Amino acid sequence: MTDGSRLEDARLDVSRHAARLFWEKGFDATGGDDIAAAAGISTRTVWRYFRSKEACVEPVLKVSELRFAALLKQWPMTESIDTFLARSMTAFASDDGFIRDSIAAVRILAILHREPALRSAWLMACHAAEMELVGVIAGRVSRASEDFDVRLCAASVTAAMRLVDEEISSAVINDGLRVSSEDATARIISAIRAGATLPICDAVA
Amino acid sequence: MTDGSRLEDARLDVSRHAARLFWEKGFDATGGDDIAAAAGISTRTVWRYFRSKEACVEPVLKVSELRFAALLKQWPMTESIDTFLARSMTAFASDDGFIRDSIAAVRILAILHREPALRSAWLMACHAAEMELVGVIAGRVSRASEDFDVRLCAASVTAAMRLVDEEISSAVINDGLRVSSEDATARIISAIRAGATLPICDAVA
DNA sequence: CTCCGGATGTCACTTAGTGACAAGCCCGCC
DNA sequence: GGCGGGCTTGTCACTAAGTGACATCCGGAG
Repeated sequence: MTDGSRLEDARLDVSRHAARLFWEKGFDATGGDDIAAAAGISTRTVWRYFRSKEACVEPVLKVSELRFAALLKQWPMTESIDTFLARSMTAFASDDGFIRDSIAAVRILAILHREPALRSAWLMACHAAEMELVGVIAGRVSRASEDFDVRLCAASVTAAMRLVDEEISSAVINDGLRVSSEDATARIISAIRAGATLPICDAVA
Repeated sequence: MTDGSRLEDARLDVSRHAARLFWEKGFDATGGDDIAAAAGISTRTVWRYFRSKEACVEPVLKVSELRFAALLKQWPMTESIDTFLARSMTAFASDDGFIRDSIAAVRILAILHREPALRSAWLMACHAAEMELVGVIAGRVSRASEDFDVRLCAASVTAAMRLVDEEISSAVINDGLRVSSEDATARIISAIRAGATLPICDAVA
């Protein structure tokens, strides 16, 4: 259940504080010193962990996508995406830490339109997720990870997830709508189906 | 034939110098002062034009993608992408300014793996292109620009073009391969066909 | 010609980000 | 337990990115 190395965990912890501060005070009004103080480390260590201020949010943005990618790695060849996610999403999405990180991520996505720097962090996180998905998809269609069509499918599916994430985040935060977990799952499934450019969504021989 | 406003043109000009310097000396070794000196403007104006050093290359990266999107806007409903690009790409790709900007862009893409900051600029440029494509695709399938499937198709097609661009750039610069204009066009067409999640590639009723 | 608004330069300033070194800490080894 | 070596962190002085304030310049409308 534990995610990455010790260093990654430390980074993620700092990232959570940064995300909260960016949400509460705005990106420009938050300094490296503020992040360091909130995380209980020295400013120097903040800059050791992250190459720039916007990169401070990458781990929180990545982690949800990456955890989802990790879930997809468990997706059996013999099962369609619908049945797989229907049975595994509930347990997955009710993990406590997962929910807290998701909320943090959703809040960042909702202010993307005001903060171009955060958008570039978000796109970098999506790019990392895309790289992970390549492996999943390669396995599912029994092709090499270098295969262009495999990479294209990973990119399209990632783009689909990105759009759903942005849309739901903006709806929930900016428009005050409420989105149930089932609804969100359904939209993700539908988007993945629409975005997949290779036959990965149904059971594979 | 002229592209944007006076301000955008000025930005693009500075951006060309920045791209050249990043290529020649590397991103870290190039300062805002260097860019300003090369472009013949004050450093202050560099920071008025761009919100960060990496954003200095966005215009050169954007312009090729955006010009291609503009070309696609001329794509008649009654024509398939193959015949349209077959007849219009040659003239399009032989424009002198276009070639110079393309070379600059290709060089940036080829060093993406070493320079994470430039990757984020590239992803931002792709995002801008994606926004443009939404309109093109909406027109082609007679649907609203807000339609989720339209936006998804734009995202997938953009992702396809991004992958082709990165692949060709790396092949040409890092591996020293030579890619003919016809070959490049063929790969773009094939990628767009593979990436399109709506029926936009063939003649539309 | 003259007035006006917007774009640019100058310069002092703040904040992001790095280099160098010292101190702390974990961990295997004796 | 004590000892040594690598890896991580803090401190502090520094460089470079990026901003605010104001003077100036330039091009267009009257």
